[in-house]
Amino acid sequence: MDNQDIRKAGLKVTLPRIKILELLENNTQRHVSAEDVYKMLLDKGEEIGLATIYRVLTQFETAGLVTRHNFEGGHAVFELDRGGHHDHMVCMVCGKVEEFIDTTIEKRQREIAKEHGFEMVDHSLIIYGHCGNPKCKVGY
Amino acid sequence: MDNQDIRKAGLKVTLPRIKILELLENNTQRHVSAEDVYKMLLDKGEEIGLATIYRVLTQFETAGLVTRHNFEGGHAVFELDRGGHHDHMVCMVCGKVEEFIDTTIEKRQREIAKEHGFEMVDHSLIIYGHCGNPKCKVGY
DNA sequence: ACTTGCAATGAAAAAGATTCTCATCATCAT
DNA sequence: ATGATGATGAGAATCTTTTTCATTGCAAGT
Ligand SMILES: [Mn+2]
Ligand SMILES: [Mn+2]
Ligand SMILES: [Zn+2]
Ligand SMILES: [Zn+2]
Repeated sequence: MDNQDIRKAGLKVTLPRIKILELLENNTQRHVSAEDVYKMLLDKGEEIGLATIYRVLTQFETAGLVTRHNFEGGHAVFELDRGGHHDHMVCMVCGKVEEFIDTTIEKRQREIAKEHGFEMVDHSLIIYGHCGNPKCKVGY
Repeated sequence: MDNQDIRKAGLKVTLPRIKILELLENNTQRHVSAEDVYKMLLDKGEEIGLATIYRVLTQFETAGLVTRHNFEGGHAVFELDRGGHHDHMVCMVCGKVEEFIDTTIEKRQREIAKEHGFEMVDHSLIIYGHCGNPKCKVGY
């Protein structure tokens, strides 16, 4: 994942794009909002306008470099497209996100779409619950 | 689904609440946004403030009368809780929504959550694609 | 039916997320 | 190096949803 990926997407290789891509690549939190990216870059001394963050993230999404998720909470989160597709599990208390992939579910989805005359293009499976952290369990 | 359901939720039986519940019950389109509800009621001559629509829908959700979905598009959609849980398939062209339920997927989700130490509270599975309508197929 | 407390409503303002506008600036093919 | 074109930043605008607050209406008790 480097500047060539930006170029291959038909986009000019600019400092904002390089910095945003680097952050998505190196940040410990894989799933970040546009606001998150903005603030994290600010913390690193990179003053990139929020409008640019939104623009670039959308361009990266179109280029297939980044995936956008509509978790609960009223704002989108983005993640760098590494390996391949996967689904998510979100802790309703601490916000922790775990990733998983299940071939049984993936297969059934394709079958179900077909049964309904749909051509599946994409899908979103999110499990909401309480993660393993004791503080996130009910009654804590 | 009647006024008693509103009362049982600990809410006063008011005209806005009755009208919103009636609309959710009788409307052909099961999945509607707050704005949709607002406009549809206006068309019927019921002038209920948009803020009230949002408030009441959220209250109905809390009471378990209504479910909120975060489909793509930047706004939430609501549906009356009839039978039980089900998942959704959304046409990316015409917006048509089909409902389905699959026990294999439901079971695997519970297993996967457990494998990751999560207590599953809820989940959201949405298949995006092109519906059976020829006009919604690629290359039309 | 009459009172009355407290919840509910409408209108407008506010808030939060995202997009758009436009003047200025940077990239890159030539 | 130059110039065409795309990219950026700042702020305005838009869209969705929530909040505020003065007014109204339900419903419990008389
Ligand atoms: Mn992920
Ligand atoms: Mn449904
Ligand atoms: Zn947690
Ligand atoms: Zn369609």
